[in-house]
Amino acid sequence: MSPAAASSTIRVTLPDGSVKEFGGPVTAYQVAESIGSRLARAAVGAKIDGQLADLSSPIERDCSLSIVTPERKAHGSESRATMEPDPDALYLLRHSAAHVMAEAIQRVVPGAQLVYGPPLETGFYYDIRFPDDRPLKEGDFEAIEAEVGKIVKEDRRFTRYELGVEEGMKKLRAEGSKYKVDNAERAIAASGGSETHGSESRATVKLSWYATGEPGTHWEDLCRGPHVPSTGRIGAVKVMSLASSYWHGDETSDRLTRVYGTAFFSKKDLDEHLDRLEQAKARDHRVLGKHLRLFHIDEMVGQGLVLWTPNGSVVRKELQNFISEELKKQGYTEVFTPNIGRLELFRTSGHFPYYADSQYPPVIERESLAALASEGCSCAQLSNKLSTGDIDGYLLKPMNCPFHIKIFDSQPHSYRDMPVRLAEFGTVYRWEQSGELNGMTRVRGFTQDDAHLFCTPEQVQAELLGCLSLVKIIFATLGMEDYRVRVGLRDPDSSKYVGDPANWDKAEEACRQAAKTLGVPFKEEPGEAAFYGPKIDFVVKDVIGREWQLGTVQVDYNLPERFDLSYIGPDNKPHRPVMIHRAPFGSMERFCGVLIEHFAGAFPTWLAPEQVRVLPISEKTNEYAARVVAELKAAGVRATLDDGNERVQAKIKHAADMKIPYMAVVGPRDAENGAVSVRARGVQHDLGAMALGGFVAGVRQEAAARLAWGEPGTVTAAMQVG
RNA sequence: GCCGCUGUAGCUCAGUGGUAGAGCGCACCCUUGGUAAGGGUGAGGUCGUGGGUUCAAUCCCCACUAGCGGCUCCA
Repeated sequence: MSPAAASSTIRVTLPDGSVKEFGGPVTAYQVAESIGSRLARAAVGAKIDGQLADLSSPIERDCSLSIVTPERKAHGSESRATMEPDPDALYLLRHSAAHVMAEAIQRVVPGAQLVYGPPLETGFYYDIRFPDDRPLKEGDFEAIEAEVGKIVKEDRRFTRYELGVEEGMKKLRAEGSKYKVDNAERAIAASGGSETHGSESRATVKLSWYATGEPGTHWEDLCRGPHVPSTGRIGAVKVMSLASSYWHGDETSDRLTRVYGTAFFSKKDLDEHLDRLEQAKARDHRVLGKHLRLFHIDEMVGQGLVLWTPNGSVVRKELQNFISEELKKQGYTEVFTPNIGRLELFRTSGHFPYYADSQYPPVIERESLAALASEGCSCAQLSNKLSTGDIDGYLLKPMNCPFHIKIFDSQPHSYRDMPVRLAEFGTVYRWEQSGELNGMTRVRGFTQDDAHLFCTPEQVQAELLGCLSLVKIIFATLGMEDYRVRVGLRDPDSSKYVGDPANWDKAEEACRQAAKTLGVPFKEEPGEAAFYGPKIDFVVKDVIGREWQLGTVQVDYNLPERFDLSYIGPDNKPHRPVMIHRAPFGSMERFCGVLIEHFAGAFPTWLAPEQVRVLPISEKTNEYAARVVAELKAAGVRATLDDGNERVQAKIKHAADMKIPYMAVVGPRDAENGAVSVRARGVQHDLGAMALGGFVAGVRQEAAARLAWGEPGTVTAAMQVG
């Protein structure tokens, strides 16, 4: 169709495939009205040719259009009319709420300069530069929310207007906010024009503003949009928290205050959201770790250094046993190496001094230290001497690989011995920034379920697959399905990577191929590689949505080079092996932390620190209860006795609080029959009596088979069916 | 490291310019009770650390320290 012909009739295709014709330009709102007045009232925006837009957007040519309303039909339930929040609607809402919050903040703190305020998955934020003598405090939230309430109540229209580049930039410069000038420049650059290279496109590029009300009268902000029609559509806004951020994420640039908020169409939705956050907190591994006595971090021991208490140690040990069994099947051999090593080792590997900032400072020999002190050596000189090798010292190991390399290199290898697979639960230490530490998920000392595979170039692909299958076995056994796979490649613009680009290409291709055969979707991410090679990472989310890298598999052509490793090939000549680094759990600390949240502390029987608690009804059956416990223990079941001076009801409550899989209630009736009355975690009633021998065998088998909680074959499942 | 918030009994948390309180837990006593908290009594705190203001500081101010939420970083 020619543009000329299009000028009269406009055809709008709706989501159901029907077509509406209009005699001339219309707005999205008018289209909605033509469909139905209820729809028009509910509408908060439109999607025009897949692009989210204002309801007031003019439609001047044929297009497809859908009206965005707060709720939409839930996926996969064609027949029933269940509704769920529409993500596009929430996007519009939160983007709009960010504007309203910013206006409110500027009322509360005059002189606050706005920088950038995008919507997020669960809310929005606005980066703001506050006057140095008037930082924003949490105590200001109430006043801000009150102002937000007023603006919402006034129900002012979001009014868009556009200016050409010249005029727009003039306006922004006159207003004197370098942040908004910068935003505009970026917007212009992104849309093809640029201030410095004036071009044809630049003349057509427009900058847009949104006034909350009348331009010139009411508050306004440079913004691409789109927004909901008016502030009255914003149901409930809450200012959530404050954080510091950097302009453009650059730590040498201006420090800004990031104000987080969230918004929903109704107060009820907001309350539900806050409720969900509250529930998430209850399964936070730091909360559960304390409550279930799984681990302890002590100020006197040091930041980020985890003390594994007896309960947590059981979980860890079971996981280690599990993986050790898998390693045996896959032909690994286990090794042990020390926690420190000479600087020379890490100079060769490249970890020192390039990563000196993220390591604990070196340990220096007594004599060297005394000599340097008597010379009056400064810190800077000392640091210099350590890097150059003028003096030697030891480093708490940041990685296990150099040690495994020296084990490999301690004897000659033939291609016939390859691959050599060395595994170790190796503890490493890294100086993470204090603000980064987080429970067990980000720590300064942690144990990797590490292994290094030394193989021939031909073996790389097969070994990579072996590693990936190991990760899959682990995730499947633990029922962890909610993870994503990331192939970390090098960032072409960065200089932090070491080694030959040709080898990098080979390694990246090998990872890509291996990831493809994994059978799960993956994403390639440049810049996420290790400094020595590309990697395949398994990333999971914690209860509050933060992502953590767990399992990792990395290809490395670099370290074999640095350590001049070789094996003798079929041609009787030395060849360079390739290394694969892999840690399917990542680290025991992080993995257990994530696992605690995954299970909300309710571990499957094989992992549970306490598997069975025996609860005598009264003192009269204490003796029988003790025999039950002894029998369970003899069978290798982790069982305890609660012979406290309480009623069973209280004992049940306490056992449930500790999320113990099974309770064995025993009274005179059970004692007489040699039975136990079984109660399973999460089941609100007694499952009935069971012969003691059968119960012991059942729990033992359930644990030995590493069954998931309640799956066929467990005691719970058997008793509920029978 | 940066910004904000927080630090009071083993745990969760109230509270106050005149050296502290609850619930749970713990100890002891009564109770011997068949499936999600029986009753009583009691012990337990240099109010994160160090300075300052004050007649007087757990409370106000400053610094430090640790935790939390983010930012940056993450071999």
